[in-house]
Amino acid sequence: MNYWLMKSEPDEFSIDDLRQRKTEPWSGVRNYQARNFMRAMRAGDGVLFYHSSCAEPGVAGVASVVASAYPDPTQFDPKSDYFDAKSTRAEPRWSLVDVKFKRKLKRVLALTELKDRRELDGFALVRAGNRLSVLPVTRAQWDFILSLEGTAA
DNA sequence: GCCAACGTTGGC
DNA sequence: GCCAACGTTGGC
Repeated sequence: MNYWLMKSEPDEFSIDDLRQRKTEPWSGVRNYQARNFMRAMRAGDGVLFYHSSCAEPGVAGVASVVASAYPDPTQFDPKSDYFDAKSTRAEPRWSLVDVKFKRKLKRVLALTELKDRRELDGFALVRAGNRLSVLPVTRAQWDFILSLEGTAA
């Protein structure tokens, strides 16, 4: 079992939206590195749900991967913002996984708080200039981050 | 709204 | 295959 972090702008799709929808296809990722991480995901993998580009960026919930990656249908839809004219059904360029709601954290674990923790030195999320929307998390990082939930901010 | 950090594109 | 220009991400 592996662990990941996935970013979403809460104005677009928040942890509360995921709770309502229960599962959601993670469409629209158009970055090769992020795509490759999704292709490496397997059913049951853990996901930290991260709120980005908002008042309080940080980890807001826990989700899990439903099944292995499959082609992102929005790449074939000319009406979609994510349409990719260079992608073919025979050789789809973009993949996605379905993500399932597990729980909302009791409080948002803020990026500023995560940056202060030496335990997370080297974690891609807290490195300067990180723009990846999907990134791997080690078991140790996963355990440490979730252990912060029960502490004061 | 600014800007740093990158990824992508396209001319050569 | 290089690299400048351009676009996007995302924190602040």
